[in-house]
Amino acid sequence: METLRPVRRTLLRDTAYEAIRDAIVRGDIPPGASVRDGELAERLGLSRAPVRDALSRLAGEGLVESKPQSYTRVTRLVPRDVRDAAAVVRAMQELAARSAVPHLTAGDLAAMRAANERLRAAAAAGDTAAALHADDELHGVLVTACGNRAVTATVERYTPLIRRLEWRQFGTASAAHGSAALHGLLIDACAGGDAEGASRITAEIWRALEELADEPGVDPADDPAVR
Amino acid sequence: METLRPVRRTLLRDTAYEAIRDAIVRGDIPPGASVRDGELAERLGLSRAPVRDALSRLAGEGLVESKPQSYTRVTRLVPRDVRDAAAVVRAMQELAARSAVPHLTAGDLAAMRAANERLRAAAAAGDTAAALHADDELHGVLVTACGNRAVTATVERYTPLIRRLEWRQFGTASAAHGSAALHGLLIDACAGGDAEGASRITAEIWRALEELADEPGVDPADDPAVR
DNA sequence: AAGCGACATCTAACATGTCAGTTCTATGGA
DNA sequence: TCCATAGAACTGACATGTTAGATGTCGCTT
Repeated sequence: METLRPVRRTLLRDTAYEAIRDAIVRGDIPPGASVRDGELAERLGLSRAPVRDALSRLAGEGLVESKPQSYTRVTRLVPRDVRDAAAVVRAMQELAARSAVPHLTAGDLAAMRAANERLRAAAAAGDTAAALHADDELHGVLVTACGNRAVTATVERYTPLIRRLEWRQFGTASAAHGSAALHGLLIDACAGGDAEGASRITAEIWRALEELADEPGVDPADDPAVR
Repeated sequence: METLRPVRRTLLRDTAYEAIRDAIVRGDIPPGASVRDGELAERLGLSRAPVRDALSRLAGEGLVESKPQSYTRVTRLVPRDVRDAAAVVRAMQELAARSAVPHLTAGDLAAMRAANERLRAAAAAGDTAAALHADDELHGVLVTACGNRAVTATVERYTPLIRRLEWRQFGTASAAHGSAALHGLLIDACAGGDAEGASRITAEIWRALEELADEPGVDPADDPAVR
């Protein structure tokens, strides 16, 4: 008899959250666009309650902003906000690397190598989605291994804001950030038990991202035709 | 004619959030107690909607936990969780100190000195509430000055979990953590423009807190009489 | 007596209705 | 033509009703 996993118990609000978040990160709902709970509810085929839950979560992550009683809309890509989020994520990744390295298993290292391989392949193929996903998985190994749920939650909270920028700059972004070489160094440091080194390399990887936010053309008033 | 500030426009969900959070931090609603949205709504004199908003925020901060369709209750004081939160807050405070110091104004420094004075006085008088408040204000100067809203949000998100522990240990906590001397050193470093030093001292202050979480007697099955 | 299953009861998730604050728009006056 | 203003229209905040899932209890079966 096969092993039985508990069935996935999904809440509508979580499903709605993921759907809306991904649409925003991918740019399907452009920066500045106004989002009405009623409209989204109808499009997703559910009621306003779970949609509002999802929107308030997104507001906490900086992907949407709302003024009481008047509007809720997708935030614009303000370089400063992205840089701020990246600084927080970087601090978390540093912390995770430092505290995870001493406890890494062989399986963890293998997972990191595999993810780096996928990252390299995806970058070569120009597959942005796959590249970002592989990158998430690579760093996710350390974040998970450090076992600090507050770190995990904080990383997950602010990563989408950054991914949205990378998604917009795809070509350049996945190339610049994807630098598999740096990730290779990171894995070596982890394998060698060098927590301090791993933390330093992690910082370097994410600092590049903070600079990405300052590149020209990031916020050319965004999409003026917001609809 | 006096300057007119906009009237505070308060949302019920925020009011509810603050009320419930403070009740939990102070221990008025003990760890492990179950909270029913309907009951809270009645006690606060409003409907379930804003209460549920508040509870979902509190769940994100680790002060309550809920299992779908069954219960929502105040989390127990698990040392590990507190330590995890403290590690995150520490990382944020370090980051804030490092990036705020170069931009501190004379007013900022004065505010820090004043807060430290209040902290010293409150600790001497054994006034836990005032001491924790002064401590918040002191560090809050740096957090605000660094201008990174993600940092601010993250600090505010995880501080209550820590405060709850301090509140429980009042005597010892405010004495151990209150150490006005360290805070004095921090202020000196800030005044001298020593960002690295300020960051290091900040780390030291918060590391003491992480250790506080490991002291014996923190989680003696908590309050077994939960009602 | 032990184990199983039907059922009663409870809670939170979701749906829907209402109300008030905000913003847009059209109109009239300077 | 521009601005002020009234009010219409819109939107989100809050209230309340409904439903599905969870848990505990009790009686039946063996």
